[in-house]
Amino acid sequence: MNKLRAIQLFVRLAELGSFTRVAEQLNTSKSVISKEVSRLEEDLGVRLLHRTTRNVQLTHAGEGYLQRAREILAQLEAADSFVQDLQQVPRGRLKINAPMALGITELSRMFADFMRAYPDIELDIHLGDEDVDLVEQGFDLGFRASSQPLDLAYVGRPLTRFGYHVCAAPQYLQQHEPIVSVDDLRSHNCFEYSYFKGRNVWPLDEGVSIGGTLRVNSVIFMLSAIKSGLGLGLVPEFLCREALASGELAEVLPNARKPELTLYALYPARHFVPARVLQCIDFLEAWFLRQR
Amino acid sequence: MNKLRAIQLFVRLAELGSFTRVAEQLNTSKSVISKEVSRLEEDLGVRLLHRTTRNVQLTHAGEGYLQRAREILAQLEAADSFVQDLQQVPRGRLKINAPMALGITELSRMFADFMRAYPDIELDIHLGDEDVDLVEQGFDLGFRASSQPLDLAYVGRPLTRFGYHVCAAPQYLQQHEPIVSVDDLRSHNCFEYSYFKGRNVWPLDEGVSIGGTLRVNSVIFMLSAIKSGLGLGLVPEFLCREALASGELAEVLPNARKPELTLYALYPARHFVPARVLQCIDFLEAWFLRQR
DNA sequence: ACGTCTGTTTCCATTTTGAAAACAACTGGT
DNA sequence: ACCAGTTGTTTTCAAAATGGAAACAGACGT
Repeated sequence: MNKLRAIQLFVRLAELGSFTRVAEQLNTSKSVISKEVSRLEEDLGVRLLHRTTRNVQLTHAGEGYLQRAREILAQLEAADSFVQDLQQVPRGRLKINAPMALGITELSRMFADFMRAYPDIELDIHLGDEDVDLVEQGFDLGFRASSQPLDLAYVGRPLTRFGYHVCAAPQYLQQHEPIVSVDDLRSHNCFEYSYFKGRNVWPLDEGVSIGGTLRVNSVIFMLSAIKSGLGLGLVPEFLCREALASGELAEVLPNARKPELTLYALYPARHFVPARVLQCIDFLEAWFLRQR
Repeated sequence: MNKLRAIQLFVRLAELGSFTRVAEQLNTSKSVISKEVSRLEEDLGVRLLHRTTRNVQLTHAGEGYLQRAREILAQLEAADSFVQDLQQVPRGRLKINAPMALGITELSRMFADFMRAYPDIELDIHLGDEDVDLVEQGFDLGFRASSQPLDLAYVGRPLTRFGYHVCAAPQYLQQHEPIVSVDDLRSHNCFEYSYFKGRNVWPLDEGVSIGGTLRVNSVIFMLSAIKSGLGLGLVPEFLCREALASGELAEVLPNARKPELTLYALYPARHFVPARVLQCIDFLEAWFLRQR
């Protein structure tokens, strides 16, 4: 017995109230309907319909089964559509949260590629470094850099790892005392990032308390200040990579031990994750892998 | 393809991660598993699993389908159990609301039979004539006598019909003026039932305003007062049948037009009605039919 | 490079299926 | 009261699908 088809036939039979009409509607013989429904009843060990020669009516068991069968069939159809839609070009809106600095640099290039690959997806990107609750604010996706695994209510996919560099403008280094050990930083103008969890302690080797004339909640702003030769900063690799390569900035204490962070893509651990979110994450993983 | 079995195999496969192990567990050959899952994928038009020679892993589509498939299978199982449990001896508790007078007479005999037939069902019977909200108070079943169809949020099954009689004790009739027309009632001591919707107008022929020295919210109480020869009452048939037959009471105005009420069994129109409620209603219908 | 373990495919006997026809049961009209 | 017309069930048998064994192909570990 094909139970699923038997159930479908039973539902149709309950709707049309006639074996003959079901057979006609499905272009098959009534013997098929009769046999299959009988087999279903046999399988259940329960009579679902009272048959007379004139009409077919549901038993109480049949009524209960009908309701449930309808729901099951609807869900099956939904499940089928789900996987089939996944094959389609995804469409719809993706609301995304990302740290400012990252969003301006790496992610802007990444999302440019993404938009080219999925022209039917609308992006709604919110850059900011404050802690936000993804679910509460209705975000489909968020980016977080962290050393430890992660929060709990979210699924996190590691995308890439990056380090930090202590950077300064060559001009600043010329005009100030040389920096050869971590402790030398104490007497320099070290900029502080407001949201940095260590506050005024930079995690170099065993850690060093720093101080300076700038405290700002934007690493981008800090970077311009550094480029202007005003002081030193602990800057994420992806932000200073270019400036270091071009000589616009110089690295200080390249051999000091510095933290490494992992960039995660986070999405709410909902019951059913929308197809376009899964597609997007696949794209993210592939993209960062390609960047290596 | 037997889609249902294919889905079951797919779920098992996702759990065990190996075609071979699924085949072993089900005492079948791996070719069956392979073929059936392939057919499912073909039917969906989607690849559910990545196969390598070393292991089997879900695609994203597969992950989504797996979640949904699990739910569907669980629901199917629940549906099957539902109809099968319906065949079993019902058990559990039934909370029932009924009018006081009816509960004391007809229903007490009915439920005695019911309890004998279904010894595993616990009855929690609340008799009272106040309007109660079945759902709010957690009743599985209620009884209402009414002339019109019914409320809306409930499913109602008509059980039986019954009429009313104007009754008095022979002693009362001897000691008072004879009653030959409906209007004669105006000068008699007519008892009033508090919950009666017509209040002090008895629905005899075109209706007649009555008055008397007793107004009570229990027809049983009223009946004893009538039996004591204190006055007249409009009494439901099922309450006075015995007393009329034995001569303890006499009927007045037997030919006046009186209302006929239908007794309904009501149950909340919930999504899924518990099996024992349906069983009970079946019993009710059969019982009242037998009483005819 | 080989052996071994994976999943897939092929082959064919077996089982299951399905349409048509015969059948049985009941209804409704006359 | 009967008969004709429908209804669902059963039978029949050819066609289709299924399932197990074995051959096959690919990937990993040694």
